[in-house]
Parts: sequence; C-alpha cells; structure tokens
Amino acid sequence: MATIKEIARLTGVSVATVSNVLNGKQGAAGSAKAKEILETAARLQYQPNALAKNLKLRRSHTIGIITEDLTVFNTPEIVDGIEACCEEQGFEIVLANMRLFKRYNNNLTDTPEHAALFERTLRTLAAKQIEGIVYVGYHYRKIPHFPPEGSVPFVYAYCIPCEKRFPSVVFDDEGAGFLVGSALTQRGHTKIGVITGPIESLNAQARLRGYQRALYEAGVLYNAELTFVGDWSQEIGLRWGRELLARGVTAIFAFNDMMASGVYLACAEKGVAIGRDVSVFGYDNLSLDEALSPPLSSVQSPLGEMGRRAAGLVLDQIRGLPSGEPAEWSIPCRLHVRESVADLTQSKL
Amino acid sequence: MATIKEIARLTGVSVATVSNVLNGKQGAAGSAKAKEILETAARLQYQPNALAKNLKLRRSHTIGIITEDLTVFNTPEIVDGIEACCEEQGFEIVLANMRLFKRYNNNLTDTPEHAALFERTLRTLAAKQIEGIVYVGYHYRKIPHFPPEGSVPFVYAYCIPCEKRFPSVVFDDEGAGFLVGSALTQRGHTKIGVITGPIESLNAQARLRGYQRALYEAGVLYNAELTFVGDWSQEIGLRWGRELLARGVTAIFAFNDMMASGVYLACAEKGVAIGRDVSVFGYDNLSLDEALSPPLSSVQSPLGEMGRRAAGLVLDQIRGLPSGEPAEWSIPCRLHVRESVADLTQSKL
DNA sequence: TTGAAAGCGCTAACAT
DNA sequence: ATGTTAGCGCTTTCAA
Repeated sequence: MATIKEIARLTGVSVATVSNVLNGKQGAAGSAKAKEILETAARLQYQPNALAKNLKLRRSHTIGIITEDLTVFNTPEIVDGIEACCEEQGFEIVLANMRLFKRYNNNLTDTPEHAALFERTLRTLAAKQIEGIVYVGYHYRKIPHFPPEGSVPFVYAYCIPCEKRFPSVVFDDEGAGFLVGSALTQRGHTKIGVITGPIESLNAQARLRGYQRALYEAGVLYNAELTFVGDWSQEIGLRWGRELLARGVTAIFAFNDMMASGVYLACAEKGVAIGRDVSVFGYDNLSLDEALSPPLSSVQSPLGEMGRRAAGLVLDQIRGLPSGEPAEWSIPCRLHVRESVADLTQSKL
Repeated sequence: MATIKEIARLTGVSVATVSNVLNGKQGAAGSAKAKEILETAARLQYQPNALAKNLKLRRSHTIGIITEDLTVFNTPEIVDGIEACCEEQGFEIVLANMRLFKRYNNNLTDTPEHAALFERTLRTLAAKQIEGIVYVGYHYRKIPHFPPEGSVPFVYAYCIPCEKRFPSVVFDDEGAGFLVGSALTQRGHTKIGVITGPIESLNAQARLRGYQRALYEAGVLYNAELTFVGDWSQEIGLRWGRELLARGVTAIFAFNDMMASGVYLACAEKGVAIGRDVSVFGYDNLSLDEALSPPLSSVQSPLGEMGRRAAGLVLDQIRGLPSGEPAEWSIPCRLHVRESVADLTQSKL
C-alpha cells in the first residue's frame, strides 16, 4: 500500500504538503503541484492507513456492536438498522458477536461465563478505540452486564439493563398486544383465547397487558380461563389450541407464530376452518406465515428502526448532544391482518 | 485508557521494560519489578491500544468479511462459521455489510453501482490493514467482482467468481438433488414431479442434475414432462402443484420450501393427503417446516461449515501454507426426511 | 537486568 | 506556498 511518504518522494514535496492537499486544505500547495499530488495518489490507489490516522487523531469514528448471537433471527435486522444510521452519519461499525448460542448450546446466557465473555468483548472493543457501543440482545429481557463507570456511551437494543444509567430501545410489546386485541374485538370477537409465552418473559407480560387493555377499552370482559401459558413451541400451541377450541372461542391469539402453527394443527384435527369458524393471530411475522393455509395474521417487530434509534442515541451522546435522562425507548410494531382472521360483524357468506 | 507510558512512570522503569514484561519476555525485568508492573497494569485495567500495536507490528491479525446482505436468511450462519474459525485460530474479523437489498430495494445486485460499492468496501477494508477477505454472497451465483491483482487472500462463500484465480466454497447442490432423488426412488416413487428454480439459477441447475443422476442410478426413467420451471414463489408452487397432481405423480420435489408450501395448498384443494397419497420434498429447511401439516421434508445447507471452510482457506493463505490450485469447494448438505414423504414399498395401513 | 532511540503512517502547530 | 518537527502508543534492536 502506498503511503504519503511515497507520494511525497514522487512529487518532490514534503509529507506535510501531501497530507494537507489530500485533506483538501486550501492553499496547501500551488494548483499545479496540488494537481500532481492528487494524480499521483490516484495512480497509486493511495488509501490512508486508518490505523495510523486514528492513532494520530485519537478518534476512530467507529462504534462497536455487541451481539449476543448474530444467528438468532431478529438480530441481523437490528444490526442492519445500526449500520444504516452509522453510514448516514459518517461512522463505521465494528461487530463483536458473542455467539452465546453456538458457544453454550443452550439458553443459559446469564451465567458467569457470559459475564466473563462480556468483559472480554468490552476490552477487545476498547482496544480498538471505539467511541460508543450498542448491545443487541437476542430477546427482550433484563441484562445484568454493563460497562464500567466512565466508559464510552452505551445503549441496549432489544433488551434492558438492570441499572437505569443506560438508555435502551425495545419494541412496543404492550402496544402490539393492544393492537391485536383491538383488531379482534373490532371484528366482533368477544370470546378470545390467548396462548402466552413463559410467565417470566417480559415480552409475554407486556403483550398480555396490552391485550387486556384493548378488551377493557372495547368493553369486553377478560376471561382468565381462556388464557394459557405457553413456551413458544408448536406442541404447546397444539395442546392449548385443542383446549381453547373445546371451550368454544371464536379467536385465538398465540404469542408467537410457532405456537400459532400448533393451533393450526388443532384446528385441522377438529375440522375447524381457520378464518371462518375461528380466527388466529400469531406474532413474529415469519417468512412462511403467508405460506400457511390460510395465511397467518401476525405482528412484525420494527427491528431496523430499533437499530437506527439505538445507534442514533449513541452517536448523539458521542457528539455531546444533551440527552436528558436515560430512557427506555419503545418503537411501535406493525400488524399484518391476513385471511386467518374473520370479521364476525359481516354477514357470513 | 492507561498506556504503557503511564505504567512506566508509576513503576519507575522505561516503557521498553513495561512492554517486554507485558509481552512475557523472559528476563525482561527482575521478578520483583516484573510483579509490580503486572499488578499496576491490572489495577489500571491496562488494555493495549490495538491501533498502535498493529501499526507498529504491521500486522492486524484480522480478516474482513464482505457480506452482500446480512439480512438475507443464509448469511448470518455463514458469518458465524467464519467467526468460529477465526476465533479458534486467534484472528479477528471486521464485517463490511454492503446491504445490497436495503440499499437498492431489489435484486439487481450486479450493476455498476454494485461494482462501485464493492470497490469502496474493498478500500475501506484495506485501510484497516486486514490480511484477507471472505466474500459472502446472498445466493449461489457468479460474481463479476474481484480484488485487484496483488491484493490480500480472497475467498468466495456461497457464490463463485467469474475468474478462476480465487477459491470458493459452496454447498453441494448436486449432491443434495441426488440425495432427494434417491430418497424418493428408494421409497418406491417413480412418477415424480419437479418444480425447479429459474433456469438461470445455478442452484436449480445443479439440483436438477443431481436428481436426474439419482433416477438414472435407480433405473427410473426421467420424464421431462413432469419438470416445471418455478420462480421460488408460493404461487408458482400452487400452480405447478395443481398441474402435477393432475398428471398423477406420487411425489413432488420443489426446489425451495416456499414453492413446496404452494404444493401443500394445491393438495388441500384437491383433497389429496400429503405423506400418503402424495409425497412432498422442499429445500431450505426453514424453521416453520416442522410446523406445516404434515411436517415438510427438506434439505439443510451446511452454512456454518461453509463459513469455517472459507475462513480456513483464507487463513492458510495468510500463513503461506501451500494451497495448490484455487478450487471450488463443495460441502455436503443434510437431508431431513419428515412425514411429508410416504414409503410406497411398505404395505399401506 | 534495564533503557535509549528509532520508527510504523499520519496530522498539525509552527516555522520559513 | 511549503517544510520541519513533534508525537499518537507501541515494539524492538542495540547498547550499557
């Protein structure tokens, strides 16, 4: 790789002049010399050494992204949003993927090993002189790890820190639950089954809260007998689907698409027509949702937007913009109402 | 961040001594002094500045990953494999995501804009003094972009270069087609429908070749009237599914799961029982495959393994290991035979 | 056993 | 308009 020293030698000027010209400093050289320098640089495909430059300037214009696991399905879209924001604002990113799932082969992510890995990751990033960090969780939960006091700006995405000193960006689960509840009550459903996630899931809790609020505002009684606790699996969807059908619901809201697909199985068993006899709503908007028969209604999380927002918060802090109290930002979700939902207020055909 | 200079001042020795001790040089200091230096470093949470270190050593121990689009579903697993390999071998990675889809909003990826973006990406990586590059395509096709002569080691993953100067790692589509064909003929199927991808798709061509070879080896006639050209969409799966059922096939091999789900729709229409009256095979092993009814048989690509292999080839080149001719490496796929496939050699129950 | 000094590629304050 | 110089944090040769 060519260096400014080389260009200086070739053009017979000092490195300072080359540096100045290349950085567009006005009047750094006579126009003839300047042109020659520029041409030589282009000819040699000169590319400044980022290591040297950043070392000298003591700025990297780079933020780090720590992902818990890049292969978990929501993560790449969040990373993409972060990158989009950084690109627009002239920052680079360096990705540090902790690979929790591949590494530990299970969900035990908040262990001492994880803590040690987090520390290591933090130090690796610090060594690269990054100016801020976005931490991307693999699902919405409380994270017991933070950077030490006095570290660079730090923002959590798709998760929240145990301590309130840091901002976080999540999607609006409660709002999504509300939207689904409203979509169903507006279409005349009053006897609605729910299959939640595990009770400790923050996502599930928030969704249920929103759903209950929708019923309340629609003047529909909430019947706790129609709410079952799930575990995200298809099997449990099948099991509670059977149970809910037996209890005569007209609609079922499963808190993820996998469980909703289990409900589909239950309906097939009983010969119940989805989208006519019973309506089904899922969550996650997986690519195969539209491939199910009938296409499954679902909720899409604003992952890219979460990434953009998280990155924006970090960059603002780096720029020293007034940021107020660290807050928990909540980005609205988008509903996809498909043929799996029937409108009971229409006369049946 | 603490520097060696600071540690030197605190311990009353020179920076050279600190550097030597910290790098484990034997006899760099008296054991008392050495201990003091180490302790001070630990106390200050000393972390060497990677910029300065790499600049000095003129080695970054880092390879670049260029992804065409990180959000396309196969990409993260490949990246994960690359990371796993690098981690084992003490290398770091820097990710450069070109974001082709988000950026151009369509599939026109091999345009002049793409070429320019590729050049830019290459230069950004070069500026960071990376020692090698893995280029991760978003699907298997010929890539018209390469690094300039004399550049760092470069390997393609999930795609192949137009020029033969570079190694590439893809999965064994032909082998997969062969496995599916064999799985079906072994179970007594002889009248098998096929829904391929677009004719220009290298994946599709290879799969078809392998499938035909399987029929040949099983002594089954290949009937071209039962092969239709698809476009990966569910609609086309539905359309050709109807047609194939009308032609009386006992099995259908769709070249992706999306089209296979269209075949499911066609079967539902005609009241044909999948896994009994007709068998269905897909490709991609999407997470919802097991959620279909009955669970869809499919082919899983060895994405992580491809990443590992690609990274391994780059690292070997960096180490100057003899690598022979640049080759096209092909990693075998894995079959998941599920309830969507019937065994006609068993007496029907 | 320890340290002085040079230099990686770059920028910028300060000459000239 | 152009150059000299110092220095970012680190490693390493060579000398003491």
